[in-house]
Amino acid sequence: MTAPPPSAVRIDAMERKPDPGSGGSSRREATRQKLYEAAVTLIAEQGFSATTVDEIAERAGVAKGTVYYNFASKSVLFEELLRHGVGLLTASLRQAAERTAEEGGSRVDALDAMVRAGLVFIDRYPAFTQLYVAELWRTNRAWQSTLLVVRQEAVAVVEDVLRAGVAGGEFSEELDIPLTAAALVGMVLVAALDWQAFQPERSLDDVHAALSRLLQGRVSGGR
Amino acid sequence: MTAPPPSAVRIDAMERKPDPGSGGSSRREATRQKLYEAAVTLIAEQGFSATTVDEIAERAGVAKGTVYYNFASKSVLFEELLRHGVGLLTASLRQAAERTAEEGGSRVDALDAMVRAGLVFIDRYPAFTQLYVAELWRTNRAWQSTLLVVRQEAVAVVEDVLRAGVAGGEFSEELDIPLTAAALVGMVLVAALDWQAFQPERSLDDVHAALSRLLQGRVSGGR
DNA sequence: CTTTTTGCACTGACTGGTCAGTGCAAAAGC
DNA sequence: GCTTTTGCACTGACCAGTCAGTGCAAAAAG
Repeated sequence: MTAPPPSAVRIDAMERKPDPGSGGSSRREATRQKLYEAAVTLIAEQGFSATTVDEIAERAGVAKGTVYYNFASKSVLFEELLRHGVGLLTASLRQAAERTAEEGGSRVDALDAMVRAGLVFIDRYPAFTQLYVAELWRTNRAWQSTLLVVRQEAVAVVEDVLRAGVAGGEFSEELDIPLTAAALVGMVLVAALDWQAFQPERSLDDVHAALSRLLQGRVSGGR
Repeated sequence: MTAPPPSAVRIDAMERKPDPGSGGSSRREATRQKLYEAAVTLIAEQGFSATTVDEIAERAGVAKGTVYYNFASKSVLFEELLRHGVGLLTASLRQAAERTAEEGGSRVDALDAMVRAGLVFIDRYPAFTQLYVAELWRTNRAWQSTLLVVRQEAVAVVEDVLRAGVAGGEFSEELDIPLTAAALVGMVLVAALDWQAFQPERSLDDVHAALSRLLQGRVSGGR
């Protein structure tokens, strides 16, 4: 029940080119980064509406005016946070799938690697994951469309692997690609959030092993 | 994108006895019911903090004062809503497991029946499900403890079936019961919410079939 | 039978507080 | 000497919760 270490919620900078020629100030980028970090934990804990801009500014250690100097509004800050975080996840999933393919692994191996990549991501950015899940199925919110786009990017990576598996004869023709992709994502998401929330002492390998077993249908039957 | 029919979000009345002898006014119960129905959709759409008591009252067709006549506060209303909804889900899951057992089905059959029961529940009360998922992993909120208790009740039903399966030799000894239960719940939850949100035209049977296939490890290999 | 009282459910205007966003002059980087 | 940040006072909308009062039916009184 202790608070997670600050590093647990860091969202890495997007590696903007320093761009010394023009005027892409890195000071500004550092401020935005601090604001992302402050916002992500607060919003994960309390929700968007219950989190005040004053709180975000205070936790980031900047003046309130700075928030508005860097972002047009509270919800723009939030939208950029979403886009940024899901970008990291998507890149990580895609990389896991590609690496497996290069090493000559099967499609199931690729799925397994993506499960692990998902767990690593959630382990590193638990607050972001929390916040994402909480907002994903809300309707009537300003950032709905952003969220939809960004969700589709992530799920598409899983769908691509499933599709390739069906095409290569490794998976059943009957496989329902979008639904199965969603179910797999859900499996990892909920298991990982439960891990974080209710048994944080367990290791990532441990959790990964349990999910692998489920993924590979080794639930029923011994061995 | 049209609004769902009102029945889609109905949380059935708890069948209070009319109790004409003592003073259990049924008028009052009807009002509370209307408030539940109004609150569940609004909070699912917008979140707890972004939903105002005025909105809830207006949608329920009562005055704001009536909300406070019936519930001590906005969050008490919400907590009672949570308790009520998860109660319905738990009962439905348990019933599915028991019915399967009576009919001499295997443990996998029981899990499959519970998957279906979960889908039926989400189909009937999509707004409640949405709201539940969105709030479950938030920390620092007043109703955290209520939510934890209520979550454990539901997951425990799944865990019981897994435990029985391990004891009876049907499932591997290595099975990680709490994690697998969470993963299964997540699989159904996320797949179902995606179904509702992104391909609502599909039938429940269809979705159930896709999840069954995944559950029984019939993903890899033909047939 | 008629009048009065009681208690319950509900009403809606009102209050005190909160919070997103603004404006601006002065300081601090780079 | 630009860009960026600070500090801080201010505004106006919005909102949870309150409270004096209404409507009504059933009981009590006359």
